[in-house]
Amino acid sequence: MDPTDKAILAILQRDSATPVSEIAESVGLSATPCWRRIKKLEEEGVIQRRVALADPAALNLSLTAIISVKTAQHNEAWLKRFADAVQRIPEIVEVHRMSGEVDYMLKVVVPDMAHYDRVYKRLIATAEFSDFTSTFSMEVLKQTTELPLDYA
Amino acid sequence: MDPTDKAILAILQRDSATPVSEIAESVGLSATPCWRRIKKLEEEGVIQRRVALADPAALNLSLTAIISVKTAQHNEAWLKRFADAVQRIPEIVEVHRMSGEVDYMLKVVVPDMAHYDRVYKRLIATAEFSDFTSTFSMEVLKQTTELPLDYA
DNA sequence: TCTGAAAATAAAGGGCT
DNA sequence: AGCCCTTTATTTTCAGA
Repeated sequence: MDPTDKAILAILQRDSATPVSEIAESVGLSATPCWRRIKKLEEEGVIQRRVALADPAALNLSLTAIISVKTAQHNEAWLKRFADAVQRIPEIVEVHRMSGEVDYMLKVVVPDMAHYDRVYKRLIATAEFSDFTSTFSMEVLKQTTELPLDYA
Repeated sequence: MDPTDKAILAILQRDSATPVSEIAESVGLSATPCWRRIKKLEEEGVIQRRVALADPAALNLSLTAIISVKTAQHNEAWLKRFADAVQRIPEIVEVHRMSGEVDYMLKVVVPDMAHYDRVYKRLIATAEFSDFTSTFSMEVLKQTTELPLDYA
C-alpha cells in the first residue's frame, strides 16, 4: 500500500475524529487530496467503519471470559443453531472456529459470574457441546483495534 | 444509565460518523442537548475514543492466532519484560492475564505462518515460558466492538 | 494529482424557557 | 433539561496548474 495511505490509516486507527486538515498536514498534503484518499480507503473497504469505543467498566462489564468448546455434532444444523445463537447474544463479542483440539473459541463480556452463568445456560440450551471450558481475564495487559500496517 | 444516553451510545458504537442531528432525531431530542450528552459521555470516559476499523484481509492479516502461555517465573522482572514486549509488538492486539491453568492469553494477527513464527521467536527471545501453545482461527463467526448496554 | 478558494454541512456555544 | 438561533469549524466540491 502507498506509504501516504498507510500514514493516514495509522492516524484514523488511533483517532477517527481527527480533522482532515490536521491529517493532511501530518502526511504532507493539502486537505483535498488527503480527503480523497480517505474516501478511497472507505470505498475500497480498507476502512470498514468508524465506531465509538466504550469503556467496559463504565458499562458494568468487568468480567471477560474466554470459552473453548467442542461440538457434539459436526453437521450443518448444529452450526446454524450455534452461529445464530452467538449473533443474538450481545455479551458474546467474538467467536472463532479454531484449528486443533477445540472447535470454537468465544469471548464474552459480562458484569459478573452470575451473568456469565446466564450466558452459559443460554448457550447450552441452544446447541449441544461435548466440551465447554472457560477461563477468566484477571487483568488486561493490552487491547487494541489498531492493526499493524507493515504488511499492507 | 439514562435510556437516552444508552440509545445515543448504541448508535455511536455502530457508526461514530453519524451526524449529531441524525442521532438527535433518532432519540427524540434536538441537536444541542444531544450534542451535550455526547460530550458528557466523552468527558466521563464512557466513550473512550473514536476509531476507524480497518479490514484485516485488506491489510494482509489473514491469520489470527490465539496463544496460551505459562510463565517460567512468577516475579516482577519477568512480568515487566513480558508486558513491555507485548506493547512493542504491533501484531499482538490483545493480552490477558488469566485465571486457571494458563497464565496469559494473547491474540495475534499476522499475514501467515511464517510471520507468526517471527512473532513467536520474538516473544520467546524476550521472556521465558514454561508452556506455549497456539491455535489458529479458521473462520471468524462474530467479531464486534459493540458492547452490550443492558447492564449500564 | 496536486493546490487554493468557495460552497455546503455539521459542530459548538449563547441565551432563553 | 431542553429548544432555537448564531458563530465557528470542518467537510465537500469546483476551477485551475
